[in-house]
Amino acid sequence: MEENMNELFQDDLDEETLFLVSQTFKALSDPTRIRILNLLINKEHSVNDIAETLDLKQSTVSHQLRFLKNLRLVKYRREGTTLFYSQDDEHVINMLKQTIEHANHS
Amino acid sequence: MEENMNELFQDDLDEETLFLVSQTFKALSDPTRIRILNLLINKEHSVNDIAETLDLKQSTVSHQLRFLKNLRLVKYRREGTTLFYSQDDEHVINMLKQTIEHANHS
DNA sequence: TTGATATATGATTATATGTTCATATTTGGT
DNA sequence: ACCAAATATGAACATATAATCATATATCAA
Repeated sequence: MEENMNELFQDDLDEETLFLVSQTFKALSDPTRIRILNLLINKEHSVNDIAETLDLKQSTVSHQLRFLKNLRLVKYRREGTTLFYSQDDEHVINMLKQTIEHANHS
Repeated sequence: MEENMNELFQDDLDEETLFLVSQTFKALSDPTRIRILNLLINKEHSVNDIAETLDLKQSTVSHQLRFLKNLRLVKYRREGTTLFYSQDDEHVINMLKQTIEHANHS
């Protein structure tokens, strides 16, 4: 009841919601991050693996993974010196899948 | 069959898809555009109306509406000198709604 | 503990983005 | 034709962002 007052009685969003929503979509607004997340839809990949598959610098991939990690959109598992990254937000991944589908049909 | 080869046989997205997807999410990655689209979820609004309701400059609203119009996320209807803008992409609006919900529950 | 491999980090640079101001354009009324 | 109201536009500016280079850190094996 109380949690819906916002949507029911005012036309604007509070700052916190606005920040969360914009950050989420910002994560999906960059081609490099989209390619990385798209790769992680199916299975986990190491940093170097991602870099090689997508023809990106290791540093670029690492920076973007940090970004995605901060938003908890990816997680990793360590095996020796290798880190295997995987998707960690079903909601976001589903939106990405949907939108890729949507784009391919237009 | 042919349209699915992409997803089935390669891990990367073609440039056109990548561009479309990133543009779509970019539209939703800015707080001002989110607020405008959120306002347009329920009903149409004039430019001045949007500016007043959200406490934004008329110019800012106009620029952002042009951005959203180019992506066909909004449309307008003229009445005299007044333009009434409304939402024009169910898919995108649904993602926005979903994500706002998601953010409010966290 | 030294070397090799994998990844992370910080600084820098170039580009993209959002807002603002001033002004132009469009429309309808007089 | 002129005015007022609503909206659009272009230039300028400040800030944000992404990629890159050089280097640091971490882990493991010998």
